[in-house]
Amino acid sequence: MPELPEVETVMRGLRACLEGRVIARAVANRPDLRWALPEGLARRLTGARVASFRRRGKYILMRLAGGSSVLLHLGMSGRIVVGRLRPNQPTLHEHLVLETEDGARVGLIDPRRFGSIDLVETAAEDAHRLLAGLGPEPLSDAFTPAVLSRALAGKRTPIKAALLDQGVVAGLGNIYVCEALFRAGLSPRRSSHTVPGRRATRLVPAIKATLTEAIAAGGSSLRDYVQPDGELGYFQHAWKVYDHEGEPCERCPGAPCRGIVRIVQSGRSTFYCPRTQR
DNA sequence: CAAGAATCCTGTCAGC
DNA sequence: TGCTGACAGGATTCTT
Repeated sequence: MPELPEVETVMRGLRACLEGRVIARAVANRPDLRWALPEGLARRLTGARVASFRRRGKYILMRLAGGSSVLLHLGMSGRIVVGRLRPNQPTLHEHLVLETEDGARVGLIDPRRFGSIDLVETAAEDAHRLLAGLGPEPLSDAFTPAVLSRALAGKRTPIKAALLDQGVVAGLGNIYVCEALFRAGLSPRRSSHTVPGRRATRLVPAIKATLTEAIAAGGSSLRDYVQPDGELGYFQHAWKVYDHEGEPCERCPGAPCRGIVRIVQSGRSTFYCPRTQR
């Protein structure tokens, strides 16, 4: 589920409850998620002080005082829950639990186990094999129309597929690609090589605005990013095209608009308005 | 070499 | 109600 805005919101929630704290207890409930967990993960976390957090694409990095960092990806179904579990609250699929000295409890739940956890030297974070190939951060100044244009030049794949490629830009997923293309008025079917130039100049601000608004929705609707049930990072979305097949598009009220359609591109659902997205 | 398909898992939901 | 199949927001690995 989580794309950049959700990962950002989860990271802020983790920061609120873990930064500066000492992990008194760590329990790994299975030896692997997508891949084997690092050797001795729970042991290495126990007693460590959490120094800081950062996000890179859809990855969360939790830096420990000793010079190593935990690299976390939530995959498709990863969630973080904080606080004491209610007596009947199921702990099924809770693969990792952290408890701090001051009583906070953080659990990682991931039924599908597409998520991953690794340890990496803090000084070499960006050289990790999972981070080395990532494209620019979409919300940074490094992500410009010129940079995107260069990444798309010569590509024959549909722009939808190119934006899902984490090497082109890091952090977009199926939902926010659909939303950003709608905002930019670009068809998801358009060949990538036709985007550089004027269209990239529209697309980059559309991506930034889409992500920024989603993050703001996450931060503003929660107190310290924690919901009553203890889950971090999920919030009411206001998607304009994603999962709105057959509904009228807000860009063409009263117009001869067939509404939002769903197509399949490289096996994934795409939603768009064929009249306003060209 | 680039692009699309298959794949890893489990949960949910529509349809019969 | 219960079963079955399709599908799900990711990203690597395999195949064409």
